[in-house]
Amino acid sequence: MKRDSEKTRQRILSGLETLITREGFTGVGMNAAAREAGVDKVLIYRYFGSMGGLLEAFANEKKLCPRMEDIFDNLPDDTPHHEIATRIVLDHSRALQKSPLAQELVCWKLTEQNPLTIAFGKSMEQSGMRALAEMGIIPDEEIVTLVTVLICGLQHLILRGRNNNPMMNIDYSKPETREKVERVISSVIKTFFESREGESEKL
Amino acid sequence: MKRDSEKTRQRILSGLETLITREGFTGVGMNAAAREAGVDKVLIYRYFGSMGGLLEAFANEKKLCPRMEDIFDNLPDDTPHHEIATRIVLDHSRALQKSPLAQELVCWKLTEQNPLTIAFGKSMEQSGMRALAEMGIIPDEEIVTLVTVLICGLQHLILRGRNNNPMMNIDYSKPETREKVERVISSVIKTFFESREGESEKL
DNA sequence: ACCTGGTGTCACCAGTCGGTGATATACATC
DNA sequence: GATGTATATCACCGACTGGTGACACCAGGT
Repeated sequence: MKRDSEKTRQRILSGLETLITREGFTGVGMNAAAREAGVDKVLIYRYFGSMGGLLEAFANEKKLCPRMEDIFDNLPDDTPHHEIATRIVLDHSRALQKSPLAQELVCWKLTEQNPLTIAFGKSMEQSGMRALAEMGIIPDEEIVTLVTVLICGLQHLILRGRNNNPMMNIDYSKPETREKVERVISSVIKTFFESREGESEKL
Repeated sequence: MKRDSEKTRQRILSGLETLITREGFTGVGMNAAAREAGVDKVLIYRYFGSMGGLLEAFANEKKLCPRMEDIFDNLPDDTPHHEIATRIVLDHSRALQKSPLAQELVCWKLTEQNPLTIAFGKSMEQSGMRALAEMGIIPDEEIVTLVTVLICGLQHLILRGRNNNPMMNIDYSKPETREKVERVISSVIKTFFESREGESEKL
């Protein structure tokens, strides 16, 4: 093996990535990580100290959160709020849909707390908060709540779709199903916004 | 140990239950199951053949799905449809909230396919379908979709709440947060139903 | 040429895993 | 009491796990 510590570090980290995506988080371990990277496991201890250290480094140096394409760039200023909210929900779910790594991390986070899942959670949280802030009209708690529940719902459907676990016959791995769901999401957000505007007019 | 095969069978099964709820599904294994039940693991092989057989028996003989209290019993016949739909969503989530075992099984199902998770999935699916059927007005796909997404969203929030993983500052383990979310759910379902009624009148 | 420190390789440890064969013990039947 | 059978216990296997110490190698500096 060539003597290049930085390169082996990277080999280990990207080996971990393929390991997580291929075997799932239950398959992650010292020996497996070393095998996957084609490296003696003692090097992992040398460079990262422990499994926790490895996960932490992975969290710091890898892009965990699938980049949401910048949602608001090509939006005219007069875009209705409900349309922005819809975008947030749908873009979030599409980004997750595209990233098997992120999917596995969401799943991991639901079952275990470790440096990686914690960091991943924070990064997701930030991304979400930033999106909400950009929405302009944050202070309405109810709308934030609705958007959050919808995002969670889609996340859950995506995770179920991975192993063909339909829910109420909704198999989110099928594109036509996704389209249908997205239409409903868009519609429900629109009506909810309208109903709230109606109320505020009454006051 | 007393010689009572049926009793040891039950000891093994209920030991598995406490094992799952205490350690999570990642802690489930032959040795652990035997330890937990205070039984030699060879007995597990004798009675259940394999881990798969044990999980299958567990699925058949234990109540996996938290019984939704019969939602529709004390409902007057003229209860608005949107109220019924709301009940379905909220009762489903409250039932899950009460059952740590079911929560773990949902989580397990997202990461692995085995006799137990498969059976659990089917049982959840049936329960959901039955609820929808009772709702009377099934054929509206959009409403079914909305209800499903909302249920998924609440499921996800519940799972996050287990390990204090708030989402957009929504910590579903706090009762007051749950109340707020439930109010929004109820409200959004109501407005969605109303908007659809309005449309059908137009036709 | 010699040392030094960073790097990679190997061998090994104790502990746990899933899984199995042989054997002891209790109980019902004769 | 003797026999047979179902039940439970024990000992063990190979494979794998996380973790560590000893050593070989190869650079650069003196």
